[in-house]
Amino acid sequence: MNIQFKKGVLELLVLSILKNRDCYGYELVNEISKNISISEGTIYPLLRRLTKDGYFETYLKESNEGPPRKYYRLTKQGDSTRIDLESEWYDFIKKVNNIVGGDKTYE
Amino acid sequence: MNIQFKKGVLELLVLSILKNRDCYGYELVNEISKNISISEGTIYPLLRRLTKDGYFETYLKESNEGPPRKYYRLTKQGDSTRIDLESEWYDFIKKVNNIVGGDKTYE
DNA sequence: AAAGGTACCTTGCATTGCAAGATAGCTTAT
DNA sequence: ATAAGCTATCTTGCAATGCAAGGTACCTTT
Repeated sequence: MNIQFKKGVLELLVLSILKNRDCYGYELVNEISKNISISEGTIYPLLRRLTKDGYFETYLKESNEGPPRKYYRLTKQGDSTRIDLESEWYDFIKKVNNIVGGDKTYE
Repeated sequence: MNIQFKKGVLELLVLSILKNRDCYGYELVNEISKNISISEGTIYPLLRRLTKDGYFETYLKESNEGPPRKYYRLTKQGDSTRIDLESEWYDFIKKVNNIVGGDKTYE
């Protein structure tokens, strides 16, 4: 898995998942890792940063399977950023694929 | 333009363009910038690194419009890396879009 | 009591893109 | 001729992000 590709995209992934339901950090690691490898050392600082930026609200919830879980809920501001980032992402891959996928301009 | 999205992808873009024809650095900046903003401070170190890694051979050619141009020609090894990187890229965006674009798993 | 899964966290590092600046050739306008 | 502006190369130091490696603590099973 190319690490560099993930730069910035993991933020979009977290926002996208939290759009549908609240999650706790460890859960996000596991969910995302089904598709794209990610480590805890990445996700926790990321969640902290985005919370500080006002994209999430958090709450604790007890668990029978270990220590309490810290859930993240998307704020309006977070969803607004998600929308922007998603459209930037689609725009970006379109432009990349123009060049990579045999845009005749480059032949 | 989200800077982070570009990380690692610019390498693929350069390899993709040079697959079709030899280019000099300044030319690559202009070509890529038609789609994706990129600066000289990015491209020259990148070309140096990829040359050092054996992906390019270089040659100088005089120009009527300024100083001599340093052309980059893709090597076999460079093309092999390009193929790998391209398939990694398509695989990556597929997985990202699964999550971003309403994979019902996350609802 | 030891092992292993769950769940949180931090520190220091590697990588990559950019802004800002330097150098130099060539052309055009003043 | 000289100043401005485009062409073309390059370097330095910085910012951002993901990761490896480590720590803490809860709970269950052996």
